Amino acid sequence: MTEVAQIGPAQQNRDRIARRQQDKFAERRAQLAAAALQTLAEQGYARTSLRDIAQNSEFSHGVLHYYFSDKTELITYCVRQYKAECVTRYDNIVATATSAAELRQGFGAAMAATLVDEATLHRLWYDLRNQSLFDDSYRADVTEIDQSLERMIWRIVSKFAELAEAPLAVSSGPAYAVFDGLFQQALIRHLAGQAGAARDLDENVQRVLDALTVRG
Amino acid sequence: MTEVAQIGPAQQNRDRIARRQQDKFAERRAQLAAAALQTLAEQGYARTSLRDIAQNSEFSHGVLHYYFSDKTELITYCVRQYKAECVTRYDNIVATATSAAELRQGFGAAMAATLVDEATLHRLWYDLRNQSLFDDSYRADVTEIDQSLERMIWRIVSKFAELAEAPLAVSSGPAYAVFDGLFQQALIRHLAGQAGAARDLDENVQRVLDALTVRG
DNA sequence: CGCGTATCTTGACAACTGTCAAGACTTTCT
DNA sequence: AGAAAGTCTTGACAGTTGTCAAGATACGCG
Repeated sequence: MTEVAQIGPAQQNRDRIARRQQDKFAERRAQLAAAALQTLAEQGYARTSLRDIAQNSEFSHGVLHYYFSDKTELITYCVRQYKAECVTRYDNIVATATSAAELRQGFGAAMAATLVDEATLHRLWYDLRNQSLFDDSYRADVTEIDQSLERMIWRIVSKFAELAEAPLAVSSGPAYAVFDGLFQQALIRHLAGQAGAARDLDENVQRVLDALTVRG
Repeated sequence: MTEVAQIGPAQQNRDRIARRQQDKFAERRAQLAAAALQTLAEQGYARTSLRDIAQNSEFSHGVLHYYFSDKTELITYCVRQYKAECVTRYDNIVATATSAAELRQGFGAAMAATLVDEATLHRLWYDLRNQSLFDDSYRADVTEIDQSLERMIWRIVSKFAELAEAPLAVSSGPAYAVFDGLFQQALIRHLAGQAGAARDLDENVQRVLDALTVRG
């Protein structure tokens, strides 16, 4: 049985304050996680300490253990925050495209733009995804993000096949794997300073998307 | 001017011994590097210390600095040793295949076999390749290996197109990226305990190889 | 105001890291 | 056999790491 109807104004007030404090708590967690994400993206998982992260925020290193029980919990929270920023970007391409060619071009351009705009963040993503192959702590969250990325790619690819009225040669899993491979290789070259990496990625993504739809 | 003709038996003897010692030195380096590779493949770059590596060999931790000046030099040497083991495997498939279908099946089977037989070693490879995106020390060696892998894949793919008498939709770089992506995704699933990962990889590799050749 | 709670800093801890030097042991040469 | 060079172990060092506790500071309440 609930006691919602029984609480008085004092209790309500206390709850309101508790909620405000919870919000502030959550807000600071997000703030610290943002500093952590930035530091991790710059230095990589292996070389980032909690003191490094705190130095990239406006707080001292002790505060991290006030908001996160553990280094693992902090990084897990970061990984989740990354997902929130990352996945939602591509869906409007699917929503607005009216032809296969338009969708194909939009997809290529979006991949190339992501490569340039968020190179270090994706470098971190691949770092953490690899880390999860050694350390069980991150595996669940990483897998969840990877699956949501797979679904995102699949929405694009299947929509493209629908617009092109051509069946696909592969299913969701390998489709994601293929474009992820293209992006990762482009990221390596882009970070190595290769000038045309984004342009090449754009072109290659469009070519492979075409190739994955069965013609004839 | 050389003095080859001038050296006497004593000098020759000294040289022979020096060479024998060099060989022993190189042999022990390889032995220690093997222990390092095993340890790194098990624990990952971030969690592997020199003492861990020494404990996986029959020596104490101090000897590592007798054979390697640096942790960086040790790992660089490991990366090179990995390359020697890895790249040469696929070429006999290209050499022996007489039809496109045979080559396609051989390629898929070889990828699947590699996935099962050397899962942890390739997990390490991806770890180190990512590390090179943060740490310049490894970049040159990693890039060299990546390029030699790309050439290896290209020998297979271009030979397939030749046998199938069909032009390819992509060039060397994206071809490697695509199959590398397929392998990496399969590796994640295989290491997560997913039973059919190798079989799926075999099938997907063959499908994508077909899709990359222009039909009609 | 004064009290209690929430937040944050400081300093410390034990463990671990890469590195190195001193010396013991082994092998090789004379 | 004795000397010399090569090989390996041990123990130590300075620095870093995650973690935590004690206390300082800020804040909201009666």
